[in-house]
Amino acid sequence: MALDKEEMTEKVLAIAEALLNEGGADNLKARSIAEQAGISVGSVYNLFADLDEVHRAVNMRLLDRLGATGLAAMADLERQGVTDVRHRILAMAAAYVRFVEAHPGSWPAVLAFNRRRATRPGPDAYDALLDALFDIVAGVLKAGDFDLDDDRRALAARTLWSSVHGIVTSGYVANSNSRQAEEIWRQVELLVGVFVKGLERGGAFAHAETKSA
Amino acid sequence: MALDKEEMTEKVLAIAEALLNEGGADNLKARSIAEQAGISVGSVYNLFADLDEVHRAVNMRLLDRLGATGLAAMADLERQGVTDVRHRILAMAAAYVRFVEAHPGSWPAVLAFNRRRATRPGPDAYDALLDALFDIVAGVLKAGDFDLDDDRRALAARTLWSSVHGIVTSGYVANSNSRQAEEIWRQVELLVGVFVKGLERGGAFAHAETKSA
DNA sequence: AACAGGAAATGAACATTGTTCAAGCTCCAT
DNA sequence: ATGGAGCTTGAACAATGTTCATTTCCTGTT
Repeated sequence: MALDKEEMTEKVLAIAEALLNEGGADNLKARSIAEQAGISVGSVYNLFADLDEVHRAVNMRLLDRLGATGLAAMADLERQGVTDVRHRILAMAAAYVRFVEAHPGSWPAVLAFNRRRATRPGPDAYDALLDALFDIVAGVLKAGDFDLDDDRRALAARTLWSSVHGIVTSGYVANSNSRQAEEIWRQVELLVGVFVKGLERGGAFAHAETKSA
Repeated sequence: MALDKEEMTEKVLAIAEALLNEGGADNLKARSIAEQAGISVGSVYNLFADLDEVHRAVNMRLLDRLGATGLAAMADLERQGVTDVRHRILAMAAAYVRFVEAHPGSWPAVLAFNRRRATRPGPDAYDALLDALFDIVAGVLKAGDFDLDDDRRALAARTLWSSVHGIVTSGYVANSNSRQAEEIWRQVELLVGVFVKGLERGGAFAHAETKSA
């Protein structure tokens, strides 16, 4: 009746995610995991090389879920026949905001971890998951009647999503009271509105072309 | 000849900043500080309640310097007679980008620390310093011929700056090779261009007014 | 059924860290 | 000179990540 190795890995990840969500990265302790999973400290190190690997695995799952959530939100709008670019981007942003709200402890940990990774070389699965998010946004932009080639659309998607990301993460440094949530949403609406208008006019790239350093 | 208490505090902060910049938050160790400062571990705890306070103090200094850098950049343009809003915002963004580049280790630590603080209650000096940055941006926007009341201008300033922040921090997860730097700058240029155009048209707030949740 | 071999689990042990605090020390006003 | 307030010290403690020799458990073989 003992759990499979794979099942135990799942159990450990679920526990780790809960620990991260409750107390952030500092709360992910080998002994806490072992105790809650009913195994010994050493066994945790049999499943994962170190706690970093546990943290990474939890983050991967979160990013995966976030991507799925975004795709689901897009599919919903598709089914409803909503094609307006502004609406669709706002829906993506809303999905993102909801996701961050739903993971108040672990989402900061995802970001901090991602940043800490900076010294390491080369891209990895982490980047692939983030790129997937950018691709969804780029797909939405493609549906608009903007005059953009693939490169510019990709750039616009990354710019837009990094901006949304900045708004959400800057906003959620404080407690998630409704004032904060309302402020974040107002900023997102302004950003998206301005962005869509700017792209529609077609002149957004005019300066960038002539002034790049 | 022994150092003043204040001088020693300065020395400790300088050492702490160097440690943070070299190895991030994990590299800020009481024993490292003590050793490099030529004092005992206990003495560090006489100057600061704990390492968090050291970290906070370092961050304050960094935010202070960032604000001063931004103001200096604005003063430069003023002296040159540059009034174009787009140029001035780009200059602010450039100052921000340069600052982050100059503190590759400690800037992430500032952000992570700021985020970790999330559970605590109420605002503090930290928020005041961040607000000061927003105010500079709002000041620049005020010079534009946008049709904005104070509230909307403040909202626009926060939105714009959070977006720049998101672009810069998303971009600098990787090593600071020139590809990364170039990408960041293209995104910033696109964002600022789109933003200014969007505000100029005056319609950016039309949707936000009617659709707020 | 008995046994051998290997895989997995164990938890004691080690190294590193933040933090505390009793004991000593310094130095200045009296 | 001396009293004492404050400073400094570094040993000691607790919490933690990580390792590894030992034990336990299972599985296939005879």
